[in-house]
Amino acid sequence: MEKKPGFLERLNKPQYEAVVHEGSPLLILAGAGSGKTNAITAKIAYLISEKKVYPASILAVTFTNRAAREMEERVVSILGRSSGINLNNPPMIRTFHSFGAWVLRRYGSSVGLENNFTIYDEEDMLTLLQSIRPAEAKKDLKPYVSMISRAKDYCLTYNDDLSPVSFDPEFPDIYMQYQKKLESTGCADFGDLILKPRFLLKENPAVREKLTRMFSTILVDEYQDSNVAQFELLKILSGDGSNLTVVGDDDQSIYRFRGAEVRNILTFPETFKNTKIIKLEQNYRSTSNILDIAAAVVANNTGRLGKKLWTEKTGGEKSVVAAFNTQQEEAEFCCSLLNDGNYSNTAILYRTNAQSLAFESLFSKMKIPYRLVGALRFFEREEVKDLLAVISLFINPRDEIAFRRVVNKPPRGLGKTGVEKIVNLSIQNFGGDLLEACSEGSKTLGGKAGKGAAAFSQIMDEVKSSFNEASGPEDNLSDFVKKCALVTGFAQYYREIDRNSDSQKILNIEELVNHAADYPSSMEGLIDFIENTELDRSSPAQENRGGVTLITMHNTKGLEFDRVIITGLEEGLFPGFRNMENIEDLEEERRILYVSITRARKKLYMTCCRSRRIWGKFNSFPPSRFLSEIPENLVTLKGFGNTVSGGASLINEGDAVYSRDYGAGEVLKKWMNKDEPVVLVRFEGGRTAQFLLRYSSLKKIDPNLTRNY
DNA sequence: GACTTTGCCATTTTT
DNA sequence: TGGCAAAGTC
Repeated sequence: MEKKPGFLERLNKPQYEAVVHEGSPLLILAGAGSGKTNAITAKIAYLISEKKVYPASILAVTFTNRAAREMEERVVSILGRSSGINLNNPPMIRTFHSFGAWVLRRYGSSVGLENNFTIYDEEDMLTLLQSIRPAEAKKDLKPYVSMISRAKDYCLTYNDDLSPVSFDPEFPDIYMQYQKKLESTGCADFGDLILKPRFLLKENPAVREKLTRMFSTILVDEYQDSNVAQFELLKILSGDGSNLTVVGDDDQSIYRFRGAEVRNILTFPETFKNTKIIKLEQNYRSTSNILDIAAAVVANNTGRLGKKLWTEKTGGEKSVVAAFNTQQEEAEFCCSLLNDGNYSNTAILYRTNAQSLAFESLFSKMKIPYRLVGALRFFEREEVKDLLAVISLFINPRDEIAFRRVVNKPPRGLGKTGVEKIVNLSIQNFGGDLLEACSEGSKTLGGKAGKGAAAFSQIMDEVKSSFNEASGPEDNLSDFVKKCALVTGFAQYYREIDRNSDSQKILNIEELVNHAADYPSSMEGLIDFIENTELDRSSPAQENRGGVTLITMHNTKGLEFDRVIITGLEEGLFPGFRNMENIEDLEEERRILYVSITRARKKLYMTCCRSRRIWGKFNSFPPSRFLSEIPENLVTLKGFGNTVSGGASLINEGDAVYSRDYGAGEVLKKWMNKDEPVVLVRFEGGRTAQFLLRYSSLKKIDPNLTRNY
C-alpha cells in the first residue's frame, strides 16, 4: 500500500474521512477545538497533491480576513513540503466579501458596476443617506443604515417585501433612493458584494457557466455564520453541491445580529440531497474541566444539532469564578494573575470594546505589555479614511462620498452651498464626474468658494500626475500614497493636530504609506490596495505585538490561549443590552459565552463586578445568569461573601436586607429561576435591584437596626 | 465660512 | 464620561 503523506497521517478517523470524502455534499459538524481548520486545509492539500486537482479550481471561503490568511499559510506550508506541486495558480482562499468583490471587478459591468468601484462602509452609507435626506439628523438616519444592511443580508432588494427587516413605512423608499444614488456614484456597499454577484450569476448564464466551471470544488469555513444572501450565492455557485464542503458548529453561531442564519447549517442536508454528515467531536484544545463548563452552559440552549465534545485531557486545573466590587478591582485581579509573566499565553475577554479601557490604563501603569485586537480599527480612523478618500476619488471621480469628505479638508473655503453646487453641476453636465465639475466650478463660483474649488482641482491634478510619475515594474505604491498625503496638505494638517492634542495621526498615515509598499505601482495595484484596506480593517501593527491579548468575545473565534479570563459576567452587560426575554437573543449570548470558554486550553477565569461605571455613572449589576448555569462543583468561587446556600438563601419576601453596594432595603419578591432563588429588593431611596441569592452578598438584618446603616 | 462653546445623548458584537 | 452636533461668535 502506498504510504500516506504526513499531513494525512496526523488526522484522526473522522477528520480523515472528511478529507477523502468525495462525490456528494459534505457537512462537517466540527466542535470547538476539534481541528476543523486542520481538516479543511488538509482537504485542500489532499485534493491538490493526491487527487491532482488543479489548484486554482479550488475556492475556499471564510468569514474573517484572519481566517483566510491563516488557511492560506497552512495550505502553502503543507504543500511546500511536498515536491512537484506547482502553486503558480494557487487555490482561491478569500472571505465571502473579498470573493464577491473579485467577481464584481471582473464581471460587474453587466450589473452596472465598473471595475473602479469603491466599497462603502457603514459610515459612508450614513453619509450617503444624509446627502439624500439633508434635512434629517444623523441619528435619525442611522437606523436605516442597519436596516439596509440587514435587508441585503437577507437578500432583499427594495422591490421585495421588506417586512422581515422593518415595518417602517419610510424604509422601502429610503432604501430605493439610497440604492439608486449608490449605483449612480459607481460604488458598492458590503451587502452589494454578495447581492450583486448573486444577481449576476442568476441573470447571466455565460458568467455563471464560466464561474461554475472555474471552481470545481468549494469549501466554506465557519458556515454557521453565513447569511441568506451568502447562502443563495453559494447555491448558484455550487450547483447540486456534490463538490461542496461546509464546516461549522451551530453552537458557535454568534453573528445573528448581522444576519447570520443558523438555519443555513441546520437545514443544509435538506437543501443538498445526499449530504454526508461527519462530526468532529474530539477536542484537542481544552481540559475536560473546561469543556464540562462549556457543555453545561450551552446545554441550556434549544434547537441544537447536538454534539458531544470529549477530550483525552481529563481533569486539569479547576476554573475560578470571582466577583469584585468595581471594574478597577477586576483589572487589578487580572494584573495579579499576570504577575507570573505569562503575558502572551493569556487573553482577557470582554463583551464590549468599551470595557477594554480599564485594562489598558492599568496595564500601561503597571508596565504590562498588551495587544488590543480589533478595537481601534485602523482603517476606520479619520486620517486614514481621508487619505483613502482622495485616492478613491482619483480612481473613481463619481465617488460623491469621498468627494464630500475631502473637498474642503483641510478647510479651503468651500462650504455647504459651494459643495452642493459642484455636486449638482457634476450630475447635470458631467455625467457625475466630480473632478470635472470641480474644475468648472472654480471658474463659475465666486469668491472663496471659487478659489477653494480651484485649489482642490489643482490638488487632484497633482495626485493624478504623481501617479503617472511612479511607474516601472519594481515601483510600489508607497511613494504615491506619500505624495497624496503631501499635496493634499493632510500631512501638514495632521502634524499640526498631533502637536496640539496628544494624537498620533501622522503615525497612522505613515503606516498606511508602509502598507502601500506591498502593492505594485499600477492601476490594478492601486485598486487592489484600496479594496484590501476597505475589506480588512484590522491593524497589523497591533495584532502582531506581544503581550496579553485584550479582545472582544466575538473576535476570539478561531483563537486559543492557555489562560483565558472572561470578564464582565454581569446581568445587563452579558447577557445584556437588548431584552433578554427574547429567547433567540439570549441563546446567542449564551453561544458567545460558549465560544469564549472553549478558547481556554488550561485555565479559565470568569469575573463579574457588582458595580461598573457606564456612561460616567456607577450602575450596579447582579452576576450574570449564565454563572448560575455552571454546576457548583466545577468551579471555585471567590469574592461572593457568605454565599453558597448559606445564610443568604434564608432570605425571604418581606425581609430587611443589607447590601454593601446599595445599603439597606427590603425584599419585595422572591422566586425561582432555573432552580436558583432570585430576589427583588427595594433599597432606601427607592432603587430596586435583582439578585441571584447564591452570588449576592446580601445579608439579612434586623429591620429595627436599619437606620444604623 | 471658520472656529468655539454648549448641551445633549449614548454603547453590543463586524465583513 | 466623553464624543459629537447644533447653536453661537467672529
